[in-house]
Amino acid sequence: MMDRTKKIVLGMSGGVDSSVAALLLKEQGYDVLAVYMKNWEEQDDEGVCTSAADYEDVRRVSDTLGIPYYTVNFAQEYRDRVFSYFLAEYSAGRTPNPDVLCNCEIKFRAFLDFAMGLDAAALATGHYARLEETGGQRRLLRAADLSKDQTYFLAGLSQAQLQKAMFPIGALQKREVRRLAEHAGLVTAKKKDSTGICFIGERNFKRFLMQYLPATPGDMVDLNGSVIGRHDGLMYYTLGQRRGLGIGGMAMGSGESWFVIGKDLDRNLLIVQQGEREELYSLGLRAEKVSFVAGNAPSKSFACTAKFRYRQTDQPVRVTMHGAGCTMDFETPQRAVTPGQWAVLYDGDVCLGGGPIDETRALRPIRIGGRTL
RNA sequence: UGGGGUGUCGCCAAGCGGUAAGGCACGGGACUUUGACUCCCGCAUUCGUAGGUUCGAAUCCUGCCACCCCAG
Repeated sequence: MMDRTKKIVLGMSGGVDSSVAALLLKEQGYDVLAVYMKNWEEQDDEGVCTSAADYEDVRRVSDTLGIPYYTVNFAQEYRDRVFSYFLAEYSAGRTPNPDVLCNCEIKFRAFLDFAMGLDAAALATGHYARLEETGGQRRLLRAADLSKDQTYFLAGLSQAQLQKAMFPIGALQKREVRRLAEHAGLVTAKKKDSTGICFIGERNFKRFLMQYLPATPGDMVDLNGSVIGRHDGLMYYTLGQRRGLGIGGMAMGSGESWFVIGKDLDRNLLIVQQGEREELYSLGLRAEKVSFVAGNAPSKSFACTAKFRYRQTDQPVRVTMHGAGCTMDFETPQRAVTPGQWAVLYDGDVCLGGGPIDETRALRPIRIGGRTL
């Protein structure tokens, strides 16, 4: 058992979840130190600095609970370890998931180091996930509230990182979290959940990217190579995307919506298709780097379930290891599996780990102008 | 300047004398610690234009304009 008089550093965002995490830790008798991370220096689209308001909420909740609070700034680390990767991936035509990396590199690395430097026994966060101890090993389990489960974003964490982690609200339902916050008189009780890239927040995504990546407009073409329209730059679109293409009805069309089914970086072409057809689906994928929470793969080849994006229902897959990477074969074809996104593996409620998708095996390969994409 | 055809929301498209379907696009919202997907709501007092017939027209008649096709 952990000594409850010991110090716990809690990452507080100014939202309900971390507020209630603070409440629970405090009630359990821990010596809680609330720390607000400011990892992004700019204002949002409306020119509002939301971090000031969030920090104010951290202050009020901390005061209500009678715990000390501080702020740390990892903006430099965030830019170097997360945002630069984020931009590089988009430039390469992929669609990265910065929040998975943020957990690995910022919250549970830079911030964890900071907490350990303060002699904390553990670093707690308001994530919806559970930890289980089995023979000195820690397992990462889905949250009790499956609709809020955030293990997808935590799948890249190592055993060493999880050994120092605590997720106080992981066993609660979201509604219970709100109820506890309300009963404790926490100002964040009814605060709307925040979304968007963590630390950057909700943005007009295309406009945001345009500030960092130069636009290189080009043609949008269909499977026949016919020009259907113009795109503003390949990095502003992702596989399976519908909105923002601006393609309306056409005399010869089926009346269905158009979707992005591929990118040809060499020729700067965005491949689009009307309706959800086989070209949008894949049978498997390859990931060059996969990490496992346990430290290594359960075996050379194993069956489990996987998610290829947050909040997707688990899909049965067969994983075959190849060195540090693996291939996954899907039981049923999957829609818009996208390079850059993470494939996260589960064995029942246990999150095994995962890695960024590098390549997919198409159900029906796309050929444009004699070239296979 | 002979003949024929067509002009309805940004695009496609119903309507054929009784008071403007639908789809796509777009906008807004919901959902959501990535990007997407999805879902919900909104979106032509007006039918190329000017007159006429009629209780009443986008629908009938006439002129004009535009575009397309066939002949020249």
